Amino acid sequence: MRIASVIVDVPAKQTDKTFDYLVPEHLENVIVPGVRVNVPFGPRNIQGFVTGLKTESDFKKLKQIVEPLDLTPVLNKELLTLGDWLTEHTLCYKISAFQVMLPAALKAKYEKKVILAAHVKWELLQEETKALFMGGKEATWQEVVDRGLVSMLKQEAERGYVEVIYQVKDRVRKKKVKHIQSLLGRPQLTVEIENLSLQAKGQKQVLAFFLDHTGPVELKTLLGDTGVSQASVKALVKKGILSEEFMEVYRDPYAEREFKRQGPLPLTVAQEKAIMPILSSIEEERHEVFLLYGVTGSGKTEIYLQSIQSVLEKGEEAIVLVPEIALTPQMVKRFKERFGDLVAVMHSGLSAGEKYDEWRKIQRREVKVVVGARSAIFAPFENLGIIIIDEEHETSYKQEENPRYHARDVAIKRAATHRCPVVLGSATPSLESFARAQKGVYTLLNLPSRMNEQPLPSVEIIDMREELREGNRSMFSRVLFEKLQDRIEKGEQTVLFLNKRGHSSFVMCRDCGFVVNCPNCDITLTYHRFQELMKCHYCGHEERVPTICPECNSEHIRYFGTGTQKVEEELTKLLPEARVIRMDVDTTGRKGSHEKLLNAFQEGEADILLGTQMIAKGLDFPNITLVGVLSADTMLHLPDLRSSEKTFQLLTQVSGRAGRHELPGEVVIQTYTPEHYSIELAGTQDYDRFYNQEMMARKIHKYPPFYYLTLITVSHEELMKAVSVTEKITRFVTSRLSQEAVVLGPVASPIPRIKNRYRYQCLIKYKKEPELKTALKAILDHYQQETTTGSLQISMDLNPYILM
DNA sequence: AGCACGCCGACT
DNA sequence: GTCGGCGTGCTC
Repeated sequence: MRIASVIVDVPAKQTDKTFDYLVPEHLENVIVPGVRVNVPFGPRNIQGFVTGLKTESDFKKLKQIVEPLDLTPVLNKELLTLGDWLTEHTLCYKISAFQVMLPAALKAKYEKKVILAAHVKWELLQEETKALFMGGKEATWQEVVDRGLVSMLKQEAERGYVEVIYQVKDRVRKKKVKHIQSLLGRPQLTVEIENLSLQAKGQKQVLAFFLDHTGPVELKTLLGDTGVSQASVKALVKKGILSEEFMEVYRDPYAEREFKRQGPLPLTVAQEKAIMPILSSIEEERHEVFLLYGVTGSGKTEIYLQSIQSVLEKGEEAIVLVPEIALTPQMVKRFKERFGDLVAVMHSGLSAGEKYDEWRKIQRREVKVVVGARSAIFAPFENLGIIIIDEEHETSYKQEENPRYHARDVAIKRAATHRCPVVLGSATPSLESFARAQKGVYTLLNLPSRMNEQPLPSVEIIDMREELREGNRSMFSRVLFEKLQDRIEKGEQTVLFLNKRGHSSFVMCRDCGFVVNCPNCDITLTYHRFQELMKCHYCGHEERVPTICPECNSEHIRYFGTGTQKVEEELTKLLPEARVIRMDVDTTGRKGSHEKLLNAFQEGEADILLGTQMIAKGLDFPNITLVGVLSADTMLHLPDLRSSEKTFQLLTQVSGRAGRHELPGEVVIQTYTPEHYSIELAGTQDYDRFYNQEMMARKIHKYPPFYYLTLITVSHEELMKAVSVTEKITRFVTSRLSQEAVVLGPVASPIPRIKNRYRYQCLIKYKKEPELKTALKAILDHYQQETTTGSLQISMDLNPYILM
């Protein structure tokens, strides 16, 4: 008999290996590597992934696979291997690696139930049992627990009256919709129409409809098109003229929209020069990584589109990664216009079912291009011809939970297997990528100027300290305010940008300086205006806003800081005639509201668009001539090695929103530290100088791209335990690495406590340490017991982006 | 992760 | 003497 190796759905160190199962004979053709199976594991049934088949096992008493969950593998050979690679590179469990590659819908749901045994006599049951099963043959285990019947049911089970079962379920079903089809050909239909009685107008219309339509039609469409009621259709079905059946349909989030097809645009000389190496790499099936470095508006997207075109002509497929916040309808539109139905879109705005449908289109070879956020890098294509990562520098390509992978690394790995190019595009490349391009690891492609030869917008940097000195206490500098007024008069549009929602308000006592903190996490509570509440963004703790300072009893306690809401208030006060659209987490919470707000702005329904991060990307409206950055430096002071880089990128990005069309653009950046190089150089849009300066800083501090980083974070309920474990780890790591490595720690995390757990960390900087991974695994092994049963948690991030 | 097994204290 | 607490170790 055949034996299958299975990775089971239990994310734990002890189960992070394959388990062997017998393959029932009748399933031998279905059970192949990459299919999900339902297997018995201990007393319960769980999901697992078949990774291999064999004829012998070291184990004597093997159990049988209960059932397959797929008829075709959900992971192909390449993805199974990629899973191994992911596990090795991020130190995650194999099951986590597999699950991250699939839509969440394929993750199993488990249900523990009690069922009445067959042929059991109702009279024999205890009263409580009868009550439990009142109205059915089964009950959920939760119900049993709630009624306090656990031990009683155990007795019933021993007597053989009831049985405990474990069910494995998929999260979504394929969506099925009723379709109607004509069973007769056209000539017969014509006859039938004539045979119908004069009263049967509706039926006549339906049949007439089928004269011009062959094949099944969705019932809803049929009713809509003919305007008849369901009764008429039913009658025809009864007569045997039509037939009805349920057929699978895809939930298409873009179904409502029509995309006009658009052919390729002529390339400029610069674009032509940039695309040639990519095309030849595609042609020669050569793996190569390109860094496409071009300012905003220099036409990177057209290069992507034409590269993809040539990939499609070869019969191959393409993955395009776009940062989540840039995955706007505008962006999608460009791809759909060029490639129509060959495009699948994947982003977090879709429901689990919609994501699953998009994924199935890829799996079933119905699409050739996927445009999506980070996780789209795992799209199950078999003949990849190109991978494109737009806005390559975006930190959202790094997943901040297990498996902590970077989409760029996965892209390069996959492209190497498929022998195809990777194109990393950015106006402000990450230092890592640019350094690699300089070293010749990546091929640098330049797009030096904007396509329409529009000059970059003029940028003015305003020193807010100066404003304050001159008595301007408002959040708008005089320059910005004047320009704002000017735009409103002219009927032109302005985008006002506020860094991060995080910068939002906190509550502080103006007498003693007391700030309200979260009782569970060492972090300031954020003030939310909705319900006059203070909230913690880490643990969700909520409390009311104090009216008196708990420290000094002063009544002068109030909120501080500048959230978007507060800016909006001030705007309406200062410019009551201005129509403002606010975009932040509060106003874009609901699905589609993002798009609605942007559309309204595009239609000219507002003068000012006010928002956070999310408006920095992709906005490309002709009427925007002014961009204001209210506080450029809030991000600069975060404890983050990339804070300068991020500030520069963000400011450059935002500035690029102005004057992309005929009207020239202006940018006003307000800051308290105008002398900082990341702000100054963003003002002149001088990436090269910024790069050089920042590289120097990184070299001095031994940061990437000169050194690799690994961050180990240890957390425990008890402070001393967290410290002592981190201490031991630090010492162990130091002993196992070379002299060149720098091991920092133990130090408290920038957020020293989250959800009542103390957090300590150890940061390792190194250039080449072949022993590092072995050492890290040894640590995880050593603390395995304590991490599974105790309160101890150890997280490891190879190449962290957030050092918190 | 669950779950059973097993060894100790507080009760009918 | 039993119920139930959670420490320990296993799951093909």
